Amino acid sequence: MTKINDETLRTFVGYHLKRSFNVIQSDLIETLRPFDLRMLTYTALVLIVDNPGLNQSRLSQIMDIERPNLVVIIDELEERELITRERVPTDRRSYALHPTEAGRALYRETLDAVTQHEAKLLSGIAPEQLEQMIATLKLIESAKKGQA
Amino acid sequence: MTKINDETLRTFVGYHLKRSFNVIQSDLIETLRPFDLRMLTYTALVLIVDNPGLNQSRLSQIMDIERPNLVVIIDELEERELITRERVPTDRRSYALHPTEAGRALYRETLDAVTQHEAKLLSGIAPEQLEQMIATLKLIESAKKGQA
DNA sequence: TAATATTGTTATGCATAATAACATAAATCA
DNA sequence: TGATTTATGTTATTATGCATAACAATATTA
Repeated sequence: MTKINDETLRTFVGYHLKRSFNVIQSDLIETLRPFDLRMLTYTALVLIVDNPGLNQSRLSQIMDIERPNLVVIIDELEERELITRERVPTDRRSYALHPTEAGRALYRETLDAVTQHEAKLLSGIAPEQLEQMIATLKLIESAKKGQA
Repeated sequence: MTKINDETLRTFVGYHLKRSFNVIQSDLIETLRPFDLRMLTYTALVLIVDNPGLNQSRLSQIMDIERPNLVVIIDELEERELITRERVPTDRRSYALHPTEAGRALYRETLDAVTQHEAKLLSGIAPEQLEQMIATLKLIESAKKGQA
């Protein structure tokens, strides 16, 4: 079993980001499976619980996805009666998204599970080291359109 | 334009990883577009140039994708005459993957472009800070099956 | 009022990723 | 040796993530 050389790719920050994200993502998918939630439906649920009344346009912006892609996600959450779409009287184009009581309950359950799974996965890494990494990740995140 | 609260998601390392990776990935896609390469075809090309003679099974392992998904990638690289599939005499099930001269030339061109684009994107971040982040990312990457 | 912009939606396509099933070939084992 | 098991590459299929074009309904603006 010859060892593969990926030193060239290792010079790219993006390569490290992708590989480490894959690890966390796999863990997250497994964590969410018992709740029958995908990554994006989970993300949407959390944001709706934390920002009741927001509309799909705003939600797609914060989630960094296109509005058409959000529609099916919202459809699914609504069909499962985890959220509601309510017409906004002052702007009849948009829907205000609100969690149902079931949605809030699932939010609490999954938040616990996801928090614990990630903590376990990262238990070998010092919290200060993770904090420092997050600070750097925030810089990358804001590096898109801003600067020269 | 109300500000959205994503503090709950911000408690997850994975959320930060995904958002920052999105930024780098968008940049990479744009960088590779002129060369008519996607992320995965690019990754495969680099690994084949750096590891001439490896087979698809090994390549799919290092790339963390399933073998069936690699087939189309290799097909594309072969059709564009950037690599060759050669029967291995000692194991007639597998193919040894080798870059062509055109493949090596494209490798050099794209390596330059990708390196420069990433450097520019991350130019606002101190190199030591990036190094430290990469060290942490490596820990996450190896956190999958190994430990308790 | 007329032109323009926004919201949600449908349809469509591409890229990434996982699984099942298979033919061919190699390795194991009994 | 022959029978069983395993490995490699492949086809087919599906799910998921993500982007764009086009549109109806509604709001905004000029």
